[in-house]
Amino acid sequence: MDRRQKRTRNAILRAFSTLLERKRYEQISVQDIIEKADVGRSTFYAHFETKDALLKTLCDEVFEHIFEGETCEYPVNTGDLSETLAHILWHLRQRKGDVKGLLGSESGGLFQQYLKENLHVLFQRRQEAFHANVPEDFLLHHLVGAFSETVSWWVKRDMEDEPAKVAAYFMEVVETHET
Amino acid sequence: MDRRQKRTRNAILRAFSTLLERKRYEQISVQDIIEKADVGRSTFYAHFETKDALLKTLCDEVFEHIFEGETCEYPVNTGDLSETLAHILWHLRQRKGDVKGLLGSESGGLFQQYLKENLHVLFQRRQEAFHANVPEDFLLHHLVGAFSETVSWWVKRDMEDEPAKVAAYFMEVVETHET
DNA sequence: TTCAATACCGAACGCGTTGTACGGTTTATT
DNA sequence: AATAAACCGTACAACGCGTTCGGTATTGAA
Repeated sequence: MDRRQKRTRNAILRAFSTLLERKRYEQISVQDIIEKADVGRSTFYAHFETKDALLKTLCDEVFEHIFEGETCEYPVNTGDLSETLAHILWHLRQRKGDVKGLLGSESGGLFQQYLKENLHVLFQRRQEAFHANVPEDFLLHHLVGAFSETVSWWVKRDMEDEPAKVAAYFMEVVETHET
Repeated sequence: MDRRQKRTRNAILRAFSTLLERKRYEQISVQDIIEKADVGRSTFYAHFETKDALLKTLCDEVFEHIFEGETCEYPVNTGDLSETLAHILWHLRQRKGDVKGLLGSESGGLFQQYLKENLHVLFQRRQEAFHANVPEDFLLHHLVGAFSETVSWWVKRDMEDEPAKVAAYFMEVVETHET
């Protein structure tokens, strides 16, 4: 791939990420991005079909390292759900700048949607660990939603608390009782 | 108040509500609304400062009858939380058209935000009913978020299930154990 | 080094949306 | 009947998105 392409693509992503630390997604115009990235307008659109596509790309980039978890020090499939969740939180904090801008955005919808999609498959695998007298899809929806809410609570508190502790809070409040 | 004002104001609200049954909030333009309501553009802005103000007005109208609950058959302050929640769900179903368009909207954010604000005070009063080894504000945030998610799950299923049953699901999954 | 390919530039444009301005018309109220 | 106000609708300014296109600069390969 052309060296220029990488350079430009990266400049755009970084500019977007930087802007995200101060402004919410909706408040950021393409103009803002290309000015920050020092890139021509048409060039932007040569790289990303639309502004939302750029957002999706950034989200993918963030989640890629989190949910694949191949190239990271944390053991993912220990079977310990709490640890896995702490791991996810830890990764999110690495990207604090992005995550805050994305989640805080008035339509934090897109980011949250992607987050939930990923959480969905995670909890689907672990669902047997929970028992409750409710429909399966309700339970799954609840777990996903509850963790997503946990993240947003944490972000609102500037991600100060330790991931492990936050994960523990979640487990505490979500643990179901046998019937 | 002038009869015309009520007429116009109502026409706008109803047009908005009707459009909301088919389109998401962001997809509805002021043009759509005034055409449906048969109202001049400037008239629209004479009644509502902005499009978002219209949304807020509709939300307020929806929530007013739900959380005040003075003029309704259901007893609200029985102390039975489950029944109170079922009552809320019942009211939401009355406004199914609005709620679906509002909640489904890509940035269902605004509606959800208003919903959460109201739930916040509700759960704040009942918080003693729950015990968990977590910070108070985390628990509160969790309860509010979980019920909001319950609503969105329900809406996704077209609000078929009975309110009482949905409320029971929520209680089942949220009930905490003493420590 | 040469040269063709291609990435980049940036201005101009079309389109849609929001919210404002304003002069003229209709309706309510007294 | 007359005054006040609500309404009409067109035109307008401002902004954002995404496209087009002719020209420039860089790259990678021959």
